Amino acid sequence: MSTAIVWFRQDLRLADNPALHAAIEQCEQIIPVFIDETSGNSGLLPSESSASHVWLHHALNNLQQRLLEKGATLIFRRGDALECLQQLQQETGATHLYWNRRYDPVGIGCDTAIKQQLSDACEVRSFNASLLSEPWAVLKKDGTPYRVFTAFWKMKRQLGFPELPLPEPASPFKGIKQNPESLSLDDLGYLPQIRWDKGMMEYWKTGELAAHDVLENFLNEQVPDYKTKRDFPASPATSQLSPHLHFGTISPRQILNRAEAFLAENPGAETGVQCFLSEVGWREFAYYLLYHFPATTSESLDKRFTAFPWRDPEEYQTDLIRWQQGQTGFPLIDAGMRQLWATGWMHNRVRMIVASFLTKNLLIPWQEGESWFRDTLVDADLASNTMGWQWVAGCGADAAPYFRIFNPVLQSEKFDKSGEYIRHWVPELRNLTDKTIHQPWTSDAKVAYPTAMTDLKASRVRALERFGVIKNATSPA
DNA sequence: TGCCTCTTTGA
DNA sequence: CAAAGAGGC
Repeated sequence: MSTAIVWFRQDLRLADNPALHAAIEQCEQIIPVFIDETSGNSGLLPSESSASHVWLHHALNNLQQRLLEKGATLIFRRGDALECLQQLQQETGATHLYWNRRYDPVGIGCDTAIKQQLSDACEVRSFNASLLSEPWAVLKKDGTPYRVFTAFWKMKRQLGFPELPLPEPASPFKGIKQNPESLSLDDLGYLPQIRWDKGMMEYWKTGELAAHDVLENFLNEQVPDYKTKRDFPASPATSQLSPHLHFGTISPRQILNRAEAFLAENPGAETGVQCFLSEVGWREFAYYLLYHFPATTSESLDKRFTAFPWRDPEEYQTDLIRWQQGQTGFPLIDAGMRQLWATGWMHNRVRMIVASFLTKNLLIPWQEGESWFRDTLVDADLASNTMGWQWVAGCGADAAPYFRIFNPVLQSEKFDKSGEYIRHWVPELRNLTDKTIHQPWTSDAKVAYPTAMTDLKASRVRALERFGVIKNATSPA
């Protein structure tokens, strides 16, 4: 009797799940398992109070139900993954252990050790479920990894994405035997004790079927005008797929496949579809960079930045808190930070603007911003978050030049001209005029709203001066 | 996927 | 003197 343990991690779906698919094809019994590793190592997942754990809870709940409909019970365990899997294998006499790969340094180390330790007891195999192609498959002619997105994406597309998405497995699974011991989903404790999560989750639909609804709706309603409308934070023009991609309730292969089919039927959507797919490409690039430069989760890729004169923590602490709480006195920044707090998500252009403000106008290290985003985003993703923050700070791959400093007032006037986004998230400003709402200090109206926490002109000059310190330093490693 | 300053242009 | 372009950070 062959029995496969299928270890679910960030691939919480039934369709296009290569590990599950292979297990069903090759084995008579399937034991799906999810392990809460947060108490064991690792820094793999955000802290326990974070927004993305709430999302994870709901995604797991959905997966558990979907598996049950197929006749399989999802087993929950907690602790060190190696110990949990060793024990589960011994309890069940499993002959196979299958999972889909992860690409963060801690995860790779963990998985490598498990493969070594358990290979004597059973057949251990891993698969690619979360990238269009593997990070090690795309290299420059000299064998080193790309550091520039356009060259990377061009080569990656040129090499091709041979695999089509796999279908959902036929129901029911073969020969499920008596279930091993399991914690309940609630035991994992991903929901907070104080239930702040309910308001946030009103903004989201979780689960595999919902992810495909979100994609279909985006393709039909938004993608034709994606390139122009995606920059305006009041417009619902973005895909909203980021948390689904993070937890794998949809795969990039499924997205690519569906987007290409949509394009074939809607040739007019060419520009929008290509622009959207290049955003999927940026996600691939983020995972690629994380794989090839694992130290960048905590250190700047551009080594000149190790000497960058950020402000000291004791000096910037109160400024950091004002930024986190959306009390900077700059309406667009505060709107973004409050949207993040309320919904677990922030529009991408606003992410760039608040990040530029933190790292440049406030001279607070990008790691502080990355850490806050990791705690508060439902789509918190080590790869994308690391790349994004380093890109803005000017210390990463293909980074924005350091002198590219966003002016939150000008960006607000340009991308939220009517003030719709600001009025929604900073309601105390809603009665200001379309002109003064971007800079409340020019209005005569009395509103309870913070004074701008920094002089934009002076802090911009200060940032440019500090850049001079590292500009001529030794070239990047 | 930046912003500022200075200069030129044309009314 | 508004608008547009060039160049620098």
